[in-house]
Amino acid sequence: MSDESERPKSETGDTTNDQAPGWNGLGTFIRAQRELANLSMRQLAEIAKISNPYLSQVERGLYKPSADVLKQIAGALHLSAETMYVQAGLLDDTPPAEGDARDVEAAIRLDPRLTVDQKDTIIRIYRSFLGIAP
Amino acid sequence: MSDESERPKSETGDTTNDQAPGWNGLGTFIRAQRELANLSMRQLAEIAKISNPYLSQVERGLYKPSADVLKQIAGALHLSAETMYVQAGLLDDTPPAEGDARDVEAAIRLDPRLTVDQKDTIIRIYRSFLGIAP
DNA sequence: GCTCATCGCTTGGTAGACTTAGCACAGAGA
DNA sequence: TCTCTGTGCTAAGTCTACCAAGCGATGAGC
Repeated sequence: MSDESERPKSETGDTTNDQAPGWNGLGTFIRAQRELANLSMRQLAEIAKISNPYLSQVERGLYKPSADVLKQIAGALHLSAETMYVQAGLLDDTPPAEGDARDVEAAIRLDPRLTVDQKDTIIRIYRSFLGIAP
Repeated sequence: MSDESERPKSETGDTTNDQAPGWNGLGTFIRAQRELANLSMRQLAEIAKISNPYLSQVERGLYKPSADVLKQIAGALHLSAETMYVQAGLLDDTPPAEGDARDVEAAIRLDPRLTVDQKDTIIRIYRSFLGIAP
């Protein structure tokens, strides 16, 4: 596990330093989603039909996965391919114009498994993080 | 050498050189769009910042371009990246598919105004409400 | 103590995405 | 005629996305 070092090590040569903005967060995003789903690397790799060492490299930002691999990882994490592509910088933004932050609140409101109070609580926390007055 | 370079590929669906499912039409699509825009291979390759021989291979279905290249070609042809991804089989042509509860987490993750820690916090609360162990 | 299982990661290697150089053919002047 | 210039394609090479095998660390059970 180790700490949350931004720079792990591996200053070997150089290879691809920084290719695209927003793709450095892709590995972090995948790892976060994987841990939120309580999946080990091997489990996720098995479901996504990729090798676990490669998943390790991807999560640490050493390699840029192809769209096909991104699609499989997205499916294994129950995310849409669009979500993954946006994270990878392959798609710009989501089509819905009225989207923005409304999407978070709308998604919360639409979740049938939450009670109204729970929805209010989450949205209140969300707005407080954004600095929006309730 | 035998002059085998017939302009229009036999659109008769001849599957002799069928390589991957769903994307023997990608090269044909790109070539059609290029000729529709009155661009030569070198011109399009120049705009899309790829080499012209590679564009030739792509148009004839010999190689599968990466999503990054697809995005650049789409931009050079004044098409949306989604259109190209759909043609390449990387996306389904049904972008909006909301309604799943997991979209809450995706929406939170995609909000650019939240820090990673804030996203983790909200998602943990959300998941705790759903009765899912951290 | 000693296994055994599982975790993430490193190593070495292969295939294909992609490039730079060059070929063959066709049309437009001189 | 013979050069140009432009078209698309071939050949040979480089780079990297991706895989199989194996390593060190950690925790549970004997």
